[in-house]
Amino acid sequence: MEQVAELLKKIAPEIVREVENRYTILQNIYFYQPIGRRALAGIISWSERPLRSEIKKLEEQGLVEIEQKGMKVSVEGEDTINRLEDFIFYLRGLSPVARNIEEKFGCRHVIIVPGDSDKDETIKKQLGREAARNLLSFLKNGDIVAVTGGTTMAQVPHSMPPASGFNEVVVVPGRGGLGERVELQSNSIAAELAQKLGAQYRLLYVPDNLGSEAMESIVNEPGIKEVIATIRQASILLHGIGGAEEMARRRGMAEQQIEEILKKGAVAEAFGYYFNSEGSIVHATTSVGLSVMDLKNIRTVIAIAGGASKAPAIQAFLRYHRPTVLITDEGAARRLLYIEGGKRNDEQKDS
Amino acid sequence: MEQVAELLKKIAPEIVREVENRYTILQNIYFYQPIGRRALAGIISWSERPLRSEIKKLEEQGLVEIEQKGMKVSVEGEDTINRLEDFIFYLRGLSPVARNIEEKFGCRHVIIVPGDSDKDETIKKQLGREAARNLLSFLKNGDIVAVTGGTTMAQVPHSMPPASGFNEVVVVPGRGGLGERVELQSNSIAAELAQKLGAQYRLLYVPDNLGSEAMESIVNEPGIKEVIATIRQASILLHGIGGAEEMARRRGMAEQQIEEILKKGAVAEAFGYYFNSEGSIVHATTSVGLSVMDLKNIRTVIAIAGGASKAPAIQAFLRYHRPTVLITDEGAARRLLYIEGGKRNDEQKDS
DNA sequence: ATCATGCGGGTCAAATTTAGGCCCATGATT
DNA sequence: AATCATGGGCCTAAATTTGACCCGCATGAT
Repeated sequence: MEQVAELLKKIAPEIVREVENRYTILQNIYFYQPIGRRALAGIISWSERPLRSEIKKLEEQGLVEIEQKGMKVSVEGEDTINRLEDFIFYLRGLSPVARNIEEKFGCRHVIIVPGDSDKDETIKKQLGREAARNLLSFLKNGDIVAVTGGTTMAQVPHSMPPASGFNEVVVVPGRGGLGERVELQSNSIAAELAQKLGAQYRLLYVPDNLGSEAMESIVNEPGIKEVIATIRQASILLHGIGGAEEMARRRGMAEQQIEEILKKGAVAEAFGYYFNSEGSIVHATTSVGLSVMDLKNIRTVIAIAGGASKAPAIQAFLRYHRPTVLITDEGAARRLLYIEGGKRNDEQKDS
Repeated sequence: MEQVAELLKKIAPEIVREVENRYTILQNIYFYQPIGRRALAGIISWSERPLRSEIKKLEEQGLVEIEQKGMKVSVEGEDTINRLEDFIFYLRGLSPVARNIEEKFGCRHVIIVPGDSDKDETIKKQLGREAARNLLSFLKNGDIVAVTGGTTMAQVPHSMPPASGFNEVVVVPGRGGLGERVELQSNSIAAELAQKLGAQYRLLYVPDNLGSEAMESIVNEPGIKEVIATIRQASILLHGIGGAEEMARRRGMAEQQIEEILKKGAVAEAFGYYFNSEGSIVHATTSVGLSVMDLKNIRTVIAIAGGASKAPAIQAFLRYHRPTVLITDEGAARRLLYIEGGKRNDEQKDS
């Protein structure tokens, strides 16, 4: 497949753009369906007329269905999206990018989704889908799965196909809830995921940043204690890598303190710990549940993060710990290599 | 690769034409190089201006080099042609066509080159190249290779890469020379091929259609006798399938007799025998060298024929004998299935 | 039930791209 | 020395694409 992609780039480079365009259109219709022409044009920043022409072709191919209430992707189109994703991976030359990251960070497996979450909302769904796929491939009955929160992680259960045979699996949040929107909290995600998997779940409602006395008393509650014990035994971790500032703000950290830890060079956060770009811990907050120290005891760690802006956080996290799988997107991957090597700079602006 | 082709046809069907066009252009430049714009436009029946635009793109991709004396294909372009051929095979859906022929005629291996020899001279070169490849893959030292004549067969030695280690191989013509242009005679082809392979060769200069007394006396000449004995021991046969009328005419058969055998339904000829479309012998001429009766004793038979017009001859031959490999082109293959099954009619006119 | 919104589709002129056709200087071949 | 085919330039016409509308109509909210 990679060779075919290279061949096409040589013989007809224009079609590469064409195929990518149609992929983006199809993907966005799928994400927002049913959606109208004008709305879609706004989302992907096209003008209406050309978009219309492209969609007409897609409709003629039976990939898109047009109704009064809007356009949607046909079942054939859905299948085409999936197959296209793999192909575009090679078309954009992401294969060498993935290998590069694997080498530089000693990662076993790097998965890159074409696109950039910062620019295209639908990419997060792709990341979630990849995460779901990977989780399924690693999951065995009896496993304890810990998940973290965030917008990307929230996509994972949505993309998880209903499964069965995982009655003995337990899904837990990695830590206590954050003060964020409920649907992005690890608790919600854990519950949703467990439901999709037909698995059990335990939730942990403990606010972060408690005083040590209050923390101690809550942690010693029998129910809470049991959940925490379960979390500590997690064998699979689905971890959404978070940026330092973003996470600090989400947790309601004082503006002054945020400034302080940023001055210390914090770029990434994980389980209440803040890391600088070297992967060293520069700040720690009180927290219950998993700790970064537990990472090395977890059999399978699936790290997820997308968007060029997340690259520094990814870099920091990878330097601290080598996950089993890194799932990211093109924007983050290219930026990551850029800030890491400085050498292989092949960023591309428009997509 | 086949799946990628199907995918591309779905998402961007226009690219099929585009890729095929550029392939044809590249192939024809390669065949006639160095050649000018206008001449090339005449050959492939394009108007000059669009051809110019396409070639400009090919040049920008570094596939074509333009000099004062004409255009030629770069080394990279040459490589691209080869890789494109395989890809276009799937792009045109020739994979199922080949399988179909294999099934219907019980052929072990069918190779189809995209294009139609009737319309495009360069296709014969492709056929020759495939024949050369196949011959090499079957050839072992000690083999006796018999070849027949014709325009397609004449391309085989030209496309044969210089080889060595075949000192013990002997190349012979399948039969005595025909009264045709010397470079298309089996004798010439056998000699050229032997030279390319670094092999030995024996030639046989005996006119066809001799009276029986004359024939007998010539055949008993010691030198001739030895060559004929060698031919009879051939282990590999490269056979260009011939149409009945064409071959009869090439041999200088009387116009009246030609009409007669055609009335008997003759559509194909091989080694002096004429077959109807059922594969039955309807006429036989005196001839020295191989006979159709010897076919079954030959280990490897590579049959070659291209062009939609050859389809009836191919059909007749395949019904008489199942060659090890059939090498043909798209035009012949599709027509063959059309006249055979009547069902799977997916002919296409323009290419 | 009514209304407003967003939908697909139609239309038409402007802008851009592509095609046609010709000439020209040049370098190779005869 | 002369002829020929070559690539490149150029300009006009044609075709296509783009931009900017408007319209009737379902649908969902009021």
